[in-house]
Amino acid sequence: MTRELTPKGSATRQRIIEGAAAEIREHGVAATTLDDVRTRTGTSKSQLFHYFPGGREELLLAVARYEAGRVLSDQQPQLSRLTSWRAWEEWRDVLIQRYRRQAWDCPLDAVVSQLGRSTPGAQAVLTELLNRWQGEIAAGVRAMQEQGEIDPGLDAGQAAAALLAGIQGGVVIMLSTGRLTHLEAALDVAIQHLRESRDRHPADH
Amino acid sequence: MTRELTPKGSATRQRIIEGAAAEIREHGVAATTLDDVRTRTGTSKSQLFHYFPGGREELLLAVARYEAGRVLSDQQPQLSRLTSWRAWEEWRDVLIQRYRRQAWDCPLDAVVSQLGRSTPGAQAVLTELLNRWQGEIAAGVRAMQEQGEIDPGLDAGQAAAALLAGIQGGVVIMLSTGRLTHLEAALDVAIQHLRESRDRHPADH
DNA sequence: TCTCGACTGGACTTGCCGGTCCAAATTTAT
DNA sequence: ATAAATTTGGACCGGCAAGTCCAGTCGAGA
Repeated sequence: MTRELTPKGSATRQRIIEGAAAEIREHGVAATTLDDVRTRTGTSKSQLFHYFPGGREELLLAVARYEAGRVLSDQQPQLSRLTSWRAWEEWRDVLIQRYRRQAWDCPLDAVVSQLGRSTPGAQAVLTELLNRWQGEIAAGVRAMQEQGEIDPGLDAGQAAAALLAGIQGGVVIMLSTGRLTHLEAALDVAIQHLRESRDRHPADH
Repeated sequence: MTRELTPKGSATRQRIIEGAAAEIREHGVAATTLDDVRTRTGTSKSQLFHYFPGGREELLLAVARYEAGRVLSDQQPQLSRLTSWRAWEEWRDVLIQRYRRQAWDCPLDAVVSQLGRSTPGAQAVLTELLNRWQGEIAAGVRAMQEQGEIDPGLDAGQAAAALLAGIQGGVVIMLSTGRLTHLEAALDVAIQHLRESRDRHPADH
């Protein structure tokens, strides 16, 4: 089961994954055939099945993993350092800029709407991604609470869940309508809500 | 071009649309073949192409329209009467209950993630749906502003956009992870934000 | 009752796509 | 050097699904 790959082999394998990911981002999972991937990556049928014995399904799972990784790394280093309002704003801007420049090239959508539905394996990858992401946001909320910048009575997990849902929905809406307004609104309203929580409950405990 | 349908004919046509919609909700667009629809609705190939000369694509568009209608009607009458906090809470509960009971049977996901991407026509249907939906929410916000229950300085359009994004993302996350928490969090946080806006800016103008 | 057009049934065609197979080339290890 | 293993090329197969076609049925109006 433990296939041994030479450097050349694993390079080819990686090339296939990245080519497939790009193809899927551009045309969607359903419209992406193995021949498309083959042509794009300059490989042959046998190579695809050599590196992914499980065929199309195994390749899609690998792509899901790859794209899930990109979703988070695209937001770094801002995402893991949400320890000041300035950092929050920068993170917000990173997200917005990312989609303003290249709305089409969206690993998040690829993994959520396209791949996440297909197999239990991909679903697990997606769940793991969401958990990690939400955890990072919640950590940022707690960091601000410790600094007294956010109402300590606020539920960090719930706030993070709501924010994540807003981002998710904003991206989905953007991909359907081409408008960034919902993503911006979701981020701005959520962050504003966090900032103002202190004013509502100034010194609760 | 103007086909004339007898009552029997239009009944068959409607049966096909509803059967296709159900099939798509259960198995997804990609996995739904015309033969599946045929079997489920007890029709023949020629009937499908008789009522939908454009073939699969035209059928999918009709399904998108049908499902888009359901998304809004499922939230009525609460959605169009958001004129008290009690009404807002009831609307929230309608949404949550809807998905708690039948998460799988989700016209919203069908139209957004499954159909909305396929053709420009379906995309237009989806955009129209989102506009209408957001408009209803915004109207509710303004109604509350007029009653002095929400800070009049708050941007109703932005608040509605953020809320819509949250719902959208909450549903998408639910369909991937099976957990309702994000949808609940998005709704609760957003409504709480609206309720507390008055406390932050008690008598601004 | 007759006729015309709407409606229905299902066989058939066509093309595509995932997957298999085998043989050749290339690399690695001894 | 040479054997073993990895990597590569591409022809081929089988099935499936969209779409076509034509023959037959049904129903309403003259």
